[in-house]
Amino acid sequence: MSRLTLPPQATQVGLAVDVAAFAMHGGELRVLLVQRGALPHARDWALPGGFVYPGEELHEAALRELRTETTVQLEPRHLEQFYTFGEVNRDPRGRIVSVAHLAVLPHGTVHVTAGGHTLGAEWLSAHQPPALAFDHHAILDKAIGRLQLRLEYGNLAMEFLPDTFTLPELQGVYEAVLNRRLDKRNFRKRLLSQGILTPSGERRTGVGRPAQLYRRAKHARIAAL
Amino acid sequence: MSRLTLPPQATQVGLAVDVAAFAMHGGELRVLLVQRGALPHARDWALPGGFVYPGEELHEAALRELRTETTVQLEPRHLEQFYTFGEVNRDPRGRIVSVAHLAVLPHGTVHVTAGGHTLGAEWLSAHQPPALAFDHHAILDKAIGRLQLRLEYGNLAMEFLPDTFTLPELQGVYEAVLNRRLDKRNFRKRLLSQGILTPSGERRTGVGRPAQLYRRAKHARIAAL
DNA sequence: CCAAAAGTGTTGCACCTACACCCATGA
DNA sequence: TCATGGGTGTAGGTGCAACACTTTTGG
Repeated sequence: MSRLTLPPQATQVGLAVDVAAFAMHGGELRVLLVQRGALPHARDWALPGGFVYPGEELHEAALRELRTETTVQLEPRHLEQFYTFGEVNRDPRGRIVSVAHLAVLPHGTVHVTAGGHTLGAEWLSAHQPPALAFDHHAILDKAIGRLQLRLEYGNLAMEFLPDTFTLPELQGVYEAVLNRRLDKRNFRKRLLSQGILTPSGERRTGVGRPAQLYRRAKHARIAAL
Repeated sequence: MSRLTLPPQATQVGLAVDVAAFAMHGGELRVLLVQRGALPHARDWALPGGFVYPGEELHEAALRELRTETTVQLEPRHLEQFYTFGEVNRDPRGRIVSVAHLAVLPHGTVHVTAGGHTLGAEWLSAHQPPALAFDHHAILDKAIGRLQLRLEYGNLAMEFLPDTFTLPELQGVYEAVLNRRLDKRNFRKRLLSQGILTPSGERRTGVGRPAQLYRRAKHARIAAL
């Protein structure tokens, strides 16, 4: 295939990724936010993100930002591009187009510390976030919408939990993401009838009757769209 | 808000849009394709698309490409960004990121002629397209998937038809987009029970019993996602 | 034995599928 | 009157929502 050059009318823009990374903490859906260390919007909260390197794929950039802007060690269990924000004036520095990604991290990834050039990184409430820089509020909104879609039509909820988990824990994920209460009996019937859970041993909690532990069945894939 | 400049690490890439524009023709779902007039992929079929102008919004660029690469006069009834294709080597000219859009044009927009720098423009079968340039096959696939989603969970089908239409015509749209036959009685029950159709006068066709005409009800909006 | 959380069934309703015949019109 | 396409109803199955009590464990 011939090597050609970009035609003159090709608009050059800054290409960035932003990542809305979700995890459960304290029975609540949290999103990973960083406190910006540089202008514009210094000291404001923002989604982790930044410019894509030359020769770097979009999803690689998303992973890199997640690992350098914060100190998240674990791999995301799910990473998905969901929308591209390209409004002309969304960034005061010039035309910057951001391909927004949705990530889900398993339980146990709640310890983050500042990395890279950010002042801090924290898991904050996804449903009541603080004020955010740029158009990150719109990005977060759309990310939550996509996440809810993937819960109801995919099997994304298990990615929030460790390898083995109980049904009440799984229900807790659903309730936190959907932001409403669910009926215990109906929830169990629905999940168990899907055949995507395999029982293992028992588990004793501090208090109350012990719950059955499950792991995800061998099949059980996440819906495409 | 302070005016700042792009930081040095900002990768500059070519920003493009591609449009998968659909319409009904000959009882079949068609997609608008252009025959490229320039390298790379000269003479190959491709989705209409091109570079975004500086200061131009993404959806404006999509509309402009639709109107200059081809001679489509009517406004699309629906225009929606659905995915961004940014693989490093998707275009031999360099790093070009394309924000792909889905458009639906009403009946009556089937006359297209070449415009701009293309050799030709035609409505071709969306389900059996010819070989396409670049990664446009993947773009078309994803566009059809999104279109099917919008049919089943939104009310997008009416946008393919003139202001007034019959139920058999509407069913034809569903069948063409979903690429399978539907039961006439079940289809009517479902659509009429949604209350998104308003009857108007009768209509006589050349042959057979005349069909009732409908128009879209005042409410009846398209689902977000 | 008490507190706490896990676990369990039934019923009504809404929706979907499968399926075959009559009706209105123009030629 | 015939060919053509429009229009209609029922019955079975499936999935979802509502709803309250019993079981198992640790303290």
